[in-house]
Amino acid sequence: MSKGYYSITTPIYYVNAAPHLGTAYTTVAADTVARYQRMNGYDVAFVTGTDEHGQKVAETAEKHGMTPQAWCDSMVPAFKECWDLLNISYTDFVRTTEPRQHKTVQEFWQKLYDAGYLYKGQYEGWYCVHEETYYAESDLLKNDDGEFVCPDCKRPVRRMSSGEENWFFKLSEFQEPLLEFYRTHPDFVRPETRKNEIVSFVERGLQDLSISRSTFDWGIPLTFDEGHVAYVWADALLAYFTGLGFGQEERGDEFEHRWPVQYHFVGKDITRFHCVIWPAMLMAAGYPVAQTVFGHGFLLTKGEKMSKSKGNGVMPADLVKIYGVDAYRYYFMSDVQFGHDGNISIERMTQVYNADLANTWGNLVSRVTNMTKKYFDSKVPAAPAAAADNPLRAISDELYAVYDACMGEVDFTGAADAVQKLAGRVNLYVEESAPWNLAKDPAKADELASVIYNALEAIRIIALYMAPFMPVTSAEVWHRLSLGDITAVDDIEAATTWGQLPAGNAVSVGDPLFPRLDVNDLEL
RNA sequence: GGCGGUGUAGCUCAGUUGGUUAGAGCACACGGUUCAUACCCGUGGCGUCACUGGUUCGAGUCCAGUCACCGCUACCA
Repeated sequence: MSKGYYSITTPIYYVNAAPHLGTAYTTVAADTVARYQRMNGYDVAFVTGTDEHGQKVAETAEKHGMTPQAWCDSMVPAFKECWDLLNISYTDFVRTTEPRQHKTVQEFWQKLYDAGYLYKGQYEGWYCVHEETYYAESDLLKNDDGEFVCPDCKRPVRRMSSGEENWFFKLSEFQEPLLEFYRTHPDFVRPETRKNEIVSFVERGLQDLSISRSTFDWGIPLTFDEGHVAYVWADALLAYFTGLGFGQEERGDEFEHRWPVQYHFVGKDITRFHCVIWPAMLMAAGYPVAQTVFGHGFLLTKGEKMSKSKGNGVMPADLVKIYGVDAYRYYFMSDVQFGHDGNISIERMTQVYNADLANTWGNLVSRVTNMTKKYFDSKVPAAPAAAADNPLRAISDELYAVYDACMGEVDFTGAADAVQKLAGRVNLYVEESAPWNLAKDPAKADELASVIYNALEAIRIIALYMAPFMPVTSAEVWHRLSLGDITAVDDIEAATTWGQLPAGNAVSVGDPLFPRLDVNDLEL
């Protein structure tokens, strides 16, 4: 009963730097979407991977006395381990050094070569003779005559070519098509502010782009000129194709179904590659363009607050050790508006952990399961005879629409908020109903049963909505209610319809899901 | 320099097409409750909505200008 295909990607991370909070953030966000859309009935592909070519990698490998391939092989496990630790449910991990990626890249660029989109030329840039360096135009200063001058020595720079022959992609031909595309696909670049940047960038005019290098050989050789390897972006972007099955016979026509993707998640620093170069490449090759490139913000740490001992270098694993995976995921997804830069800190993370998870959600499960044990011998009591109105059901009935809309727009904060509101309302409901008083009066046994049933049912539903954020905890809650495997749910709308918790199910109490933390006791 | 964005309670932020006493969560104070992870519930204070001027019967919400911070302005990713 699949609703269709849904594809999402993280960037193909540069292999030289081990995964940090930023890369983990993008990846967790993509995973949250992937998990949700699976529960929502889609056949989801979720592609991540590592970008392993380029001069820097070759140089770093040499420094370590290793071959580039051996160096990459030694770095990749750090990524896979980190994603395993964070419960990332990717469907394909593409290494750009894999043979299948070579095939994709070679086939793609051969196609553009055949179509006449490539030519051989030399890169031109602003060169300072004195400093013997090229400078990006944005780094240059201007003198009183309006001439560009070197930012270091203040001497005028001149337009020079590199002397290196490169293959160029005729990106300049795509200025108008791209602008037209942005106009007709207003959701292609999000959030809005990124779109403004991209549009104004393209409006200023596009230069052709060199897509090959011949001064080093750690890359994928181009079929039409063996002395050239693909430039990193001409390689890495195509890993999305590879991850979706492109050119892999054993995967049948999977690629045709899975491309174009619903979302490319990228940091705001690389939106331009994804919003200008990548769609131009696709247009040239005759492929449809991705639906949305979402350039999210950066995580900001004030001073040393987040820091391990001295300065920087807090790694995902450090935080997971303290808070657990689920709280880690929940914090970054719920407390940072996706698309905005977000301040993060240990203090704040602890606050959110205690308030939302320990006090509200964890404690709710705890108090209700405890009462079930105490008053109903650890079994789900009978549901209210007449599906009587109760305030929880009213909220629950509205929740899917709200939640789904938020998730569709990747508004994680909004989605988490909506669920949290229900959890808060259940706490209030328990308070209002005061089961501990009802239990003292045998005449109110039915009422007591209704209250506990409703609270348990709400917990069942909350666990479903929390599952994309906190898969482990939600699975645990379902276990405590003797329900099935929550990850097998593939129609969350139906599954969250009120009243499905079977009476008589065994209910177990278990340990607190989120033991309270004192920020002063934390060691980082 | 050019283009774009942001500036609202201690903190993180919401505030639709301008309309009664400016909101939420957290934090804080006080009170209540006891099923629960010192939890939950209730009450409360707090804001010259960056600044100045303008349009309007009326502006956080529109216009102009000022200040502060930030992003983009292509081949390291």
